[in-house]
Amino acid sequence: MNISQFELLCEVARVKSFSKAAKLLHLSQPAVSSQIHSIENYYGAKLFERSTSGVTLTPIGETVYKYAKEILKLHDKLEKEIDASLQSENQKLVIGASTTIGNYAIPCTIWTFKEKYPLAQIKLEVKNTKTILNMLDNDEIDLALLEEPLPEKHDNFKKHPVSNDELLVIAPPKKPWVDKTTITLAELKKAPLIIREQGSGIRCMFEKVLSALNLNLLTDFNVVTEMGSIEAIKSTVEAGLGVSICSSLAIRKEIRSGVIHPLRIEDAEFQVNYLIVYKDKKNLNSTAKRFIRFLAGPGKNPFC
Amino acid sequence: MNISQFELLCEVARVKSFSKAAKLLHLSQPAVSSQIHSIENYYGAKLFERSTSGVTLTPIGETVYKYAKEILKLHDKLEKEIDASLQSENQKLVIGASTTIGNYAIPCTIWTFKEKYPLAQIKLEVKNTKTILNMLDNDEIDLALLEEPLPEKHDNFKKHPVSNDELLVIAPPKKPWVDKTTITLAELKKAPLIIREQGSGIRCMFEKVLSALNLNLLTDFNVVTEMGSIEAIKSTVEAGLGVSICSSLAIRKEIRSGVIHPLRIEDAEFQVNYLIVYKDKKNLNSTAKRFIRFLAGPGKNPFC
DNA sequence: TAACGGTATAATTTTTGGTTATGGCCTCTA
DNA sequence: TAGAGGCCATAACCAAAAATTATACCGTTA
Repeated sequence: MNISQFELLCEVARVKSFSKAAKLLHLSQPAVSSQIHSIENYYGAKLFERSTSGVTLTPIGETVYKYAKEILKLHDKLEKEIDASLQSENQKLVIGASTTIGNYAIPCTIWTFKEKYPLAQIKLEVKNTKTILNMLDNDEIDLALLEEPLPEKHDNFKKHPVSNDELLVIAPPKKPWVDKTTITLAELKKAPLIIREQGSGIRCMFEKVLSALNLNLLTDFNVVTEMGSIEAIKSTVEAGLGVSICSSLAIRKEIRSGVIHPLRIEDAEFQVNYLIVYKDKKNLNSTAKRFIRFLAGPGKNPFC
Repeated sequence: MNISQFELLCEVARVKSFSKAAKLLHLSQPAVSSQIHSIENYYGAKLFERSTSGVTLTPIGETVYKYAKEILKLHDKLEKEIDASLQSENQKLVIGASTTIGNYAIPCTIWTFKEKYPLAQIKLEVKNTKTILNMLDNDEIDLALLEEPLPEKHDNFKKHPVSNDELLVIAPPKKPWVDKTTITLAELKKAPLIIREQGSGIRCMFEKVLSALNLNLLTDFNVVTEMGSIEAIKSTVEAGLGVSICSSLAIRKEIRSGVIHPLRIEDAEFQVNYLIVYKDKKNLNSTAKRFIRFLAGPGKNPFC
């Protein structure tokens, strides 16, 4: 039995479903299924009653759940205590993140992390993907949070998936766009398109998907401007001067307030995978290691 | 982190040595070393100060040790509670053991097990190795405790090493023997030898070692009798009527009281490995699974 | 009865944890 | 102070565990 199995069990017990827990833990459903089986085998007792409408704890399952929560609580306390001991030796962590992640996802994650480890000292660098990779290479940052695919091969870097999101077309809430919720690539080709600069993770990812469809961003599309900032692009789109693409994370507020109209692309998969990237686990300080575990280790998804 | 890592850490902290802990846990020293390393990496902190005269806990190590003990205590309580819930459904365990193990090793092990799981219902069958294997095949017993090598191939059985011991020559505490502590095979060949019956694990193991040296028990040795019981053999040896071989476990009392004189064989390795053998883990009840874990699972050696 | 939501199973790959063999370092002893 | 012995670290290798994808199965529900 290990700590992550206790975490898994608690998550399953909480949401009463293997597949839901799998999603929340960034695992496949069979992984959860087999973990539960192996826990049941370990204790020699059935812990969940399976049915088509989810799963429920058996009486023994309830007992294990109760203790699992207690053990996890204890372990949490242990980690906090270690953290407190280590902070006396000045363990700073410098994280680099791409624009999208750095501006829209990570602030909340760091907040959650600091809630758990109040003494952690974290500095955040937000630059475009390429710059961040250079900084990682030059040891200016400890960890990088970027989107897949990385623009170049970096065999000396370790990568670990952390979360994922969908790329959307964003348009002004006006005439041709406002009454649809999806768009085809053919329509997008004709629209005035604003894109991020070369070196941006989102642009790299977009070009990759296009090239798989034998399309070229600059020749097949009607690119009207390149801009170096998501906020600038959003303002331009809001002003009705064109459409663009960006991660759904980055436009949550604008969608709620209705100033930007999002559209899904019908005929292509625009899934973005977010990665945590680092050079060598051994040379990282404990705050860094804990941060990796916090969001990449099996269990947990603190991208909020 | 998993429960057995906490156990390992506690054992290392207790005995203040990687290699001693390794022996106690039936592991190799590098295994302990690498586990400790991975725990240190997990928490991002050094837990032990290494020196040539053993290891000592660092302050953070002390903290982890304290919590590890608490977590283990909690987990123990959990297992006892599960046990209590399960006993209501009548979980009997029938263990079969070879003569040596059944008479001299297992009683104490069962006692230790019952101390931990007071509600466990265990029945012990003591027969010779061959008979026990038949009983296992016929589902008359759930688990078997035998010595390696098994007399025949049993591909449908799972085996797991549990402990080990040394085969000794036993002689009366008299003239030719009493002033030596070792014996050569050449001397043994000439001595009047009493052996166990065909089908005995000890005899099988002895013959196996001999055949590796191109020797045959019945033609190369002076076998004066075969006997079906260790106690009978011991009495015969005490009476001065010959020498025999048996596991050191079986003659602890006689050695202490001086009625039997043990001799190590100089020119051969007579190591006995004890195994736990079972058919299929899936069909075992929880008491059986827990018993396997109790003595075969990484960590623990309750053969006393 | 077909489609759907949810778990189980199978085949495969990756990761982890174990083993043996070996090396380096400190201490104790002659 | 050289050498032996004890102890931990490292390397190469192997087996077991745990992940993934693909697919089967099985009740509900439309």
